[in-house]
Formats: sequence, C-alpha cells, structure tokens
Amino acid sequence: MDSLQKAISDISPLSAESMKMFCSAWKNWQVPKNYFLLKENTVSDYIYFIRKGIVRIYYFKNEKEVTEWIALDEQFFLSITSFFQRKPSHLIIQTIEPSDVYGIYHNTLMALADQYHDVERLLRKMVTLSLIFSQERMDRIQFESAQHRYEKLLQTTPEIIRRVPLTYIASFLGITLETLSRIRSHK
Amino acid sequence: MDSLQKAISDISPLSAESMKMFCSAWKNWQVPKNYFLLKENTVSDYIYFIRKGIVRIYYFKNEKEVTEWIALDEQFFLSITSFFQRKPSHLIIQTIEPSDVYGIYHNTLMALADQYHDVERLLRKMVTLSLIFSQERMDRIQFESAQHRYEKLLQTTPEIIRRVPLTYIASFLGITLETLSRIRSHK
DNA sequence: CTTACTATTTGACAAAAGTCAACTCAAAAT
DNA sequence: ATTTTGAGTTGACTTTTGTCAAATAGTAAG
Repeated sequence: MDSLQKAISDISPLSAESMKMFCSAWKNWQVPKNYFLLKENTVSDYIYFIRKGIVRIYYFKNEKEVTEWIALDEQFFLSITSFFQRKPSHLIIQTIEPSDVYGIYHNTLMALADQYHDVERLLRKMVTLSLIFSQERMDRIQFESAQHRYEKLLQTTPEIIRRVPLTYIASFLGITLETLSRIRSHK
Repeated sequence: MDSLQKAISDISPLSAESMKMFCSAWKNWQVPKNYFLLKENTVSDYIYFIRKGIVRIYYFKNEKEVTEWIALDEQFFLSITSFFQRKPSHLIIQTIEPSDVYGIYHNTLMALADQYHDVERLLRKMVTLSLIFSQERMDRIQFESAQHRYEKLLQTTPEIIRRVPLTYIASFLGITLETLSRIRSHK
C-alpha cells in the first residue's frame, strides 16, 4: 500500500482521515500476462494503479489495434470516457506482463469524493495531470516525425522499449511496425 | 451573466450560495478583434468563457503557428499547463472577432474551490470534459485523413469554417493551408 | 477606381509513411 | 531434433501530405 500512498501524496496531500479511508478503498489483484482488466463494450468501473508490471490500453479502429497508452511503474490509468461518463468502453485494457494492480471502484471513489473535499481535489489534480499528458502527446504526434517520437520515447522511458513488443510500441507511437523497424535499423 | 450561469449548471450543479459567489467572481471584458488575452511567456491567470465572438489558442513550433484550439459560442477555454502549473505559457490566446469574454482569476477560483466543495467538483468535471475532448481530438488527428477531419469539422461546427480564416482552420486540423484548399476544391 | 495587401488557389515536385509480400530468426511445441 | 508459430526485418511500390513558387481573388485604404 506504500507505493500507492506515495503516488497519491505526490499528486495532492490528504488529511490523515481521508488518506486512511481512501487507501483502504483500493483492492489489490495479482494478474497474469495477457489478462483483461477491461473488455470492449463494458462499462469501466475502476481507476487502476499499477505497482509492478505493464498494461496497455488500446482499441480497434478499422479492424486495427491502436495503442492509446502504455502504463508501467507506479502509474495510474483508466478508461476516462467510460469511467467518468459511465458508457461502455471502446477501450481494452490488457496486461503485457504479470502485474500487481490496485483498483478503486467507481461508486466508492465518488462517495469518497463527495464526502471528503480533499479527495475531490486529489481527483481534480489527477485528471488535470492526465490532461497535460494528453496535450503533450497530441503535440508530439501531430508535429514531430516518427523518428523523433521514437527517440524521445527511448530517452524518457527506455523501459517501455525493453519490455514491450515492437508492434505495440509502433501503434503507441502512431506508426506501423514496418516504419518503426526501419527507424530502428537506421543506426 | 445568464449564459455563463447556464454553462456552469450544465456541467455540475452548485448550491445557491456557491453559485452566487462563483458567478460574481467572474470579470467581463469587451475586447476588439486580434486582441491578446494571453501573450507568450506569460503565466496565465484566467479561465475564460466566451459569450460571443471567437478566439484561437495557438503556439509557435519551428517558427510556424500551430492552432491548438478554436473556441466560440459559450465555451470555456484556458491554457491548461500555464494556468494549473503556474508556468509561463507557450500558448497564445488571441481573438479572431470582437468578443464578449468572461474570466475568473486563478487565485480567486482556487480559493473558491477550497472553500466550496461543489466548486471543486465543478472544476474537476470541467477538466474531465476537456480531457475527453482532448482524447477524441488526438484520435482524429492520428487516425483519420485530412479530408475526413475537415468533413467532420464542417458537420459539427460549420460556424468555425464560416467565421475563421482558412489558415487557422488548416493548422487547427493539423494540415497545411494548401492541403486544406485542395480538399475544399474537390467538390 | 486604383493600389496595396492579404487570403486563397493551383501546379510541379519531394518527403514521409503506409501497404503488401516475402524472408529471417528465435523461441515454443511436438 | 524437427516443426510450427510469432515477432521482426527488408524490398518494391503507392498514397498522402508537405514544400516552394507562382497565379488569382478579395478586401480595405487612399
């Protein structure tokens, strides 16, 4: 529970009581490789935190898989649209490695956010951080070459390249597997 | 003040007291065309609401203007990074038409969010909505053809195409002016 | 009504990335 | 040990969009 608690505190401090209530609301699962945390057309009930392992979040667009996000190392992740709007998800969340995952149930979280002002604030800050990531990512995808995007990923999260199959990395970078392969062989 | 209040209520209801305090915290400006609401390298102090008029939010990338967002018709807008992280903005916000604009000051908003739980919740919901837009936009830019993106914009917000110069629309769609011109002439 | 300026269009060519198919290599299964 | 399978690479070719330059249309100012 320790690393989750730290991740929370890093985003926004909570009072002792809120922290106690909030932390104890998370469930923990040990899930194998290729396990589905969220299946297509299901309403997503959890915000997750990955303590160890890797998951990818993807969807199908014209029969092809598009990787929207890859989470590892003490990161939070969720299907934003489905979780907050309570709609069936077009996103799929699947582990890439055996993983140690925490999750907080939608209704539980919302009840806590209603009850504790500081939990609501924490939630707001979490969403704000996601938004900042999302904008940065969009900027990169729109205006930087595939090569540059790959190099950036290599620089910021080399872990991903070591632990995730290239097919997924390619689609995370918004390019085809072949293009990625060519970029990699250029030196 | 009416249309602002409606826009707020549509996102999240506020108690009578919160609503009164919150609404009265907004300032109003009538600004001419081409007016800068936010200049480069300035910390952004406001969340804005545009009651009438149009603004565009853009930045420079390799000496070229990139339009990140175009807001019109009762929309909220802001420089997310700068406003929330209190960092000088690489974004520029400029009106495209004479506009009727409301703004709430950073410290005022944060004080209200601290004081009133429901204002914090409203803020969280606003950020969540932005995040959903941002993700949808990224998906479109990454996986739909320029033509498709243009048609979608034409369908959803034809207002923008009527009232905004094509240069800005092109860069909002993530394409060059020439490409946009060709798409338009194809029928 | 002209001039000057800006916005938009068009053409010729180049670059980036995608598509499809064949091939290599290594790991897993028999 | 051999076969099967899946991941990744490579080649040839196509498509989409960008770039640069020139032409045209549109608008505002004198």
